[in-house]
Amino acid sequence: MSTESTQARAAETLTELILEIFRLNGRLIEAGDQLVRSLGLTSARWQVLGAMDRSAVPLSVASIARNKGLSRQAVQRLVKEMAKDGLVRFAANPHHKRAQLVTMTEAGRAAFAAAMTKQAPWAEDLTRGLSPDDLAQAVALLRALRARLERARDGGARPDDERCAGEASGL
Amino acid sequence: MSTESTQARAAETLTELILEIFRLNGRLIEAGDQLVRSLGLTSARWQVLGAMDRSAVPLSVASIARNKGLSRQAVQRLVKEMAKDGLVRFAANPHHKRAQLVTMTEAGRAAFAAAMTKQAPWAEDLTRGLSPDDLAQAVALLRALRARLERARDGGARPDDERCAGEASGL
DNA sequence: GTCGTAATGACAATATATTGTCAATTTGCG
DNA sequence: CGCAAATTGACAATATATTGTCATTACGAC
Repeated sequence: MSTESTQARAAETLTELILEIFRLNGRLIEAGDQLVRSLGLTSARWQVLGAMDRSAVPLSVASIARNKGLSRQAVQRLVKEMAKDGLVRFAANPHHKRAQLVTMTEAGRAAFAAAMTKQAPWAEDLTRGLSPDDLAQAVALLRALRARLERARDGGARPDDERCAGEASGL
Repeated sequence: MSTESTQARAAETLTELILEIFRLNGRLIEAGDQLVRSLGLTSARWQVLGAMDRSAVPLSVASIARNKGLSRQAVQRLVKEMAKDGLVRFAANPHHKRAQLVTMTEAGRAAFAAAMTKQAPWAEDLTRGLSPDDLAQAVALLRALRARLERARDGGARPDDERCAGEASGL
């Protein structure tokens, strides 16, 4: 064991990290579902509304998917369902006949606002006593890992995150 | 902004962390699926076999679910499917007539071993250049967060992780 | 032993999410 | 302009996962 390389030990720790992410992901979705259930939302719907809320301009389904790292189809399904529930609506896209723009209805904005109101004290509770630096460092590490995974997937065709970042204010 | 409390900033960072976990979770499942597809496995199946591999004794479906933080039903479905594919088999449980024990078949062990062989260089590649301390600290932070979420969910009924840890060598 | 409670797996319903395919549309290059 | 390539949404199939319900089984208090 003491002859093991630093690389190998780091890789083992990565494996632990991966397994922990799987578990935590489940717990977070579960907690989010509970938190916003009474608002007619779910973690997934909330996430989609979050992408729309952050953008200054209406987004297409495909843009939301890219912003959230989900597949186009997953978002499409959620958006159509939320449209049926009156949380979002479609608007014609002057620049793209096929790709309609998704906007929140008044009900959608209200539900999202209520969700964020519920989330704030929940998040403060969860962070209580944790080091802000540790949190920030963890975010940075996870971002770095994801960047590597996406680089590998896309064949090194994306030198940075400009595409997603710029898209929030574009299309 | 400068009047914002440390708590509130930490909570904002936590929100970023949560969103990053959602994304990274998707990328990891995707990468895992690709890695073991040729072995007749998926990320989910791999995860289940991993729980079985780590335990010294055969586990029941419910134990695997607890170990991995999944629902009983998710594991049940995967196990039954893998049984149909000859990767695992059921054995009678002397201590519990209803809860059969799940064991890997020779094919299951071979597939799992092949998966781990593929995973090792992949993980080393992914960790290259990352600080082992950062990785370990991130694991610790995520574990702490999950513990809080589970404490909240279970109503504070579980003072520590003894239940899951002890279960690996029990039932 | 008896009885209430918890654990377990079966079954069903639903939500989430990816993959693959296709046609319509847009875009960019020549 | 013309045409190949990429983007986009629709549709379908499948995988993953939770929730809820139920009958059976195990366990503990008494």
